[in-house]
Amino acid sequence: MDKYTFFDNVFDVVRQIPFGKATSYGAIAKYLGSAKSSRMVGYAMNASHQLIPPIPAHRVVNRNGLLTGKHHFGENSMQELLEAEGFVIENNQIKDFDKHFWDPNVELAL
DNA sequence: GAGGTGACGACCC
DNA sequence: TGGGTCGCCACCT
Repeated sequence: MDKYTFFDNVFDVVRQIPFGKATSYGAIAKYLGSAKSSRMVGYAMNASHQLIPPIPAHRVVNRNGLLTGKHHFGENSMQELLEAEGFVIENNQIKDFDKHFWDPNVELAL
């Protein structure tokens, strides 16, 4: 059996993010039981590009709703993907992020 | 095998 | 209030 690491759990959570919603690295990390492992969540996203199926990493942004990882997607891809889902991006940041915020700690009712 | 790095976040001063 | 540092754990060299 493949041993599921923190890394793998991140992918699992991200795949459950519903359309039109977004969450933060820290929220996922906290859901997984390691709030301080937010760095790992972001790093996991780095590997998401080679995963099948491609996980909606664009729905994962930092605590401020800032598109910190847009450079890893491509300058425009991340923002356009989010806008296509109804998000309003302003200055590389999700406007009213808290309204679109999807908290795995609540939605997945750990 | 060991050390450095990294899409962040929280704490400390 | 703002800047600096630590922590976390998997991946790369």
